[in-house]
Amino acid sequence: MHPYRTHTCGDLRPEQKDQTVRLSGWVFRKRDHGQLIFIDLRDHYGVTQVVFHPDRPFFDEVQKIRLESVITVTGQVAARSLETVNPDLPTGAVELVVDAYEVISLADPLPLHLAGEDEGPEDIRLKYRFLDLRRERLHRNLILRSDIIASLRRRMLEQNFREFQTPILTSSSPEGARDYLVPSRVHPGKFYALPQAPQQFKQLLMIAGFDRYFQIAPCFRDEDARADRSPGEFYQLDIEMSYVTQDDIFNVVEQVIYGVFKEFSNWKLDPAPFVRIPYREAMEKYGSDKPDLRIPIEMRDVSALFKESKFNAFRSVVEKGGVVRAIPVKAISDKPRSFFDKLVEYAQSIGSKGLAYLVWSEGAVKGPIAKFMAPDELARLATMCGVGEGDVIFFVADAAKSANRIGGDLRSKLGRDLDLIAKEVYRFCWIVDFPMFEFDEESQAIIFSHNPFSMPQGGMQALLEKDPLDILAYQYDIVCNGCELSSGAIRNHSPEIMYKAFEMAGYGQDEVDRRFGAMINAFKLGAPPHGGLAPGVDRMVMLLANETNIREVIAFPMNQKAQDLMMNAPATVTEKQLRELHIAIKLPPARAVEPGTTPAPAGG
RNA sequence: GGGGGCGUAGCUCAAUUGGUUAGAGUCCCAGACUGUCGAUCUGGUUGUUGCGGGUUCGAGUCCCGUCGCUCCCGCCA
Repeated sequence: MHPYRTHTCGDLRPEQKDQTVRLSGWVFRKRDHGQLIFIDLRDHYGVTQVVFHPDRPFFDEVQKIRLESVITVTGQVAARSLETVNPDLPTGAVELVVDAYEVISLADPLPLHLAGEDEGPEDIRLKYRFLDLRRERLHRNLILRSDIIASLRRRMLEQNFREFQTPILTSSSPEGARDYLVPSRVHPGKFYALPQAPQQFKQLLMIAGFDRYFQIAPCFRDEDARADRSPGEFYQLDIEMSYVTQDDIFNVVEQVIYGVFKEFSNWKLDPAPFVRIPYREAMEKYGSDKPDLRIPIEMRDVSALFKESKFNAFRSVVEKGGVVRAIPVKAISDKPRSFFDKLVEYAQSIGSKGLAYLVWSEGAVKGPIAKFMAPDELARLATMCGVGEGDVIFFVADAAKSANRIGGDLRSKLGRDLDLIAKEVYRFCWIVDFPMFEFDEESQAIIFSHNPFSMPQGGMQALLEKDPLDILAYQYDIVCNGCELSSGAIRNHSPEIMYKAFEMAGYGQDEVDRRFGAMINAFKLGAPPHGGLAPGVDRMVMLLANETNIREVIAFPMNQKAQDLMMNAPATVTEKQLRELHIAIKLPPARAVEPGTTPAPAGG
């Protein structure tokens, strides 16, 4: 007999009745009746009830065994009597009556509860991640992750993509996020950088003629975390294709994404092709370039109407170049005054100067600004926003950027608070036609608004003839339920257009050569038109696992401050290591006052 | 770097307008119990209320500072 097991804890059924079998696993739950002990034995595959009778020599030992200890038990499979069958367990029709018992590994009292719903504090969960991962939910999430990645690989290979590995130790990229740096022992004072993404390598693979590339690629960025953004490192399904248009890329990606979401979820799903929303329209309607289409609220631009109105507060905003956005919401006119007051307060807390609203109620239009509005203006608003009896319109007036941000935030909040978010559905869209450049208020200069390697729509002619701020790029995002899955672009494969685009963003030719030499050189030696994108694997798994925090789908995540509390990273290293790397540490000034050193006040 | 929330037993949480000895469940320890499946029952241990200071006759509660975790803004080509 195998020393550890003949079956797993998920295997046994009435068919194995009377067989002698062996199981190994963790003591999940224990029910001690004094003259009879039940243990729910758990492994990766399931849970099986094992029964201990008091005539066995190890009975006292079993009474003392602590939860999560690892044991091996051998005995006969018995069918449970009808009243004692547990319908909640797949193995619930049988139990194992133990004749031989061996303790493999004793567990100390646990720092976390594993049975039950309580999760415990985040730092303890992370420090004891291997325990946390024993829980069913996390265990299931990581299995799902593995299955999703296998499916992604299969779907990519089926579409004639090949998987490539690209360097992890590479050079620091001049644009974008902060790099993680790795000092070179052989080259004093020089550093490798971990790749923020394999962007340049995948383009070079296209230039090398491989036509269709993908990689489940690790990416490293030294930026702060969010609930949907793991600090330090994450994975992308990195994709690049040659001789393609934007539509070709959408087509491929829609098949893969739709297929994977269909395979791993029974939620409703937008069919391909996914709706395409120009960036400017998304900002106007949803106040976001990653709109959550599950929320049935669309903003309207009503600047023109208020420009002519008698309502000074809004008219002056529009006259100064600002905008007025209307947020129509159906059937909430009966909400109490406090609802509106709280929303106004919330709007102010996120930086709005105020929050006006109109209420269509009992055949009249009410609300703080109703008295400033002419009847025909109210009628036109109702038509433009599609509102009627019982509906409400909120208004945000501000500079376009702020109005979009505040309006978008309010739209989401209204969706959440009013429970308007469609349930059990994945809503996808492409955001297309991102601007190539934007005006940076801080530096008072034109900068790339996204990836500098994107092809401007209209090519060289557009760069030469159009207002830079009106030039669009073949740059797109794919968004699901308000979560940005991926950015991508048709790349700029022409050195001339590239130099010109960089020039417009304030970079000279020599600077481009210095920073992107490998790419430019490659473009000068025969480059196919190409493009791609890179959906975030962690985010896809997060959506499919229906988790709101990305840590729940990563085996060993770092905390918000990019520390691994289990492995104690980052950590100091030895003097010897530093010497070999030619590194001297220069710490920031220590914090001023130690606790307890403050002079006590005199008297008493 | 900035803003919000949280911090009470190993874990989950309670503690009235500031009021006397900070409680409950769970875990742990001891005992009882032959059909449970979150077993049950009896008893017991467990606290620098994150830390430091202040106000007060009196602080878990109020104030200031600080630390930790988290969410958000900045940031993420």
